[in-house]
Amino acid sequence: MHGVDVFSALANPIRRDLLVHLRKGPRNVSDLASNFELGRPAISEHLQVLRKAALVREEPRGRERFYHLDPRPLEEVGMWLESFERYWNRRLDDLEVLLNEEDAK
Amino acid sequence: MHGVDVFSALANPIRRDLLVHLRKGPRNVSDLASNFELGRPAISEHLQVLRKAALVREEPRGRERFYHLDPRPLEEVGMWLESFERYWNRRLDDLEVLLNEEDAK
DNA sequence: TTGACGTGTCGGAGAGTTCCGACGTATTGT
DNA sequence: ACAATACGTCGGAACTCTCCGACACGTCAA
Repeated sequence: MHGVDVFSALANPIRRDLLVHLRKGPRNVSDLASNFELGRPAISEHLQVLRKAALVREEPRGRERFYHLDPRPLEEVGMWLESFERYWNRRLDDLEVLLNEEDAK
Repeated sequence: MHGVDVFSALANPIRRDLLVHLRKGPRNVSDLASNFELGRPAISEHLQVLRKAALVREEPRGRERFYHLDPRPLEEVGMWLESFERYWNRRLDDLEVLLNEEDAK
């Protein structure tokens, strides 16, 4: 029920890989699990985390469950990241200032 | 010595806030800690994680240590995120397809 | 109906995270 | 020299994460 922080959801490399695999289209659990050296319960639990973070949506189809990618929550990460973009170039000036200070000693 | 995954470093909200505070310029540890309801050792340990992820750089100045923001590793996150950007709009089509499939039953 | 399949979830083991108080060390001011 | 300051780090407590085997449940095929 209670949601999961998107950043926390992305902290695990397997969960990131799961999202990458889901870019190719909806997949069921066994299909996804076959890409990892990991038991199926583990994958199922990772999918639960992604679901709580609203990064995937599940579509039951018969006895299988197809998971769909929902990239919307990634926008939050993107926006947070954008607030740092202006510091991309500024960093070099910053380093320069520091080096000059050290040279001045 | 051994590095830390950038995604893992960003998983903690306090570490993200630390980076936000450092956007205003270099800060020493006590100054940073005063912004949080958290002991100084905890902040120091969070800064260590950020340092292992190369997101901050430390500049010792007398008995203080000024931490500088280094946004370079964020580029990795940005690139990973960009590979999902084309799915921002596609998601709607995806939903449409799904709804059509369900209507067809 | 019976059995195989696809999946979720629980109990628990092991590892990692987060935080604190306490201590050690280097630097500064008196 | 002495005390205060700024900081790192250690030991440990509490909690969370990650994974697995085992089990339960619904679905499909024969």
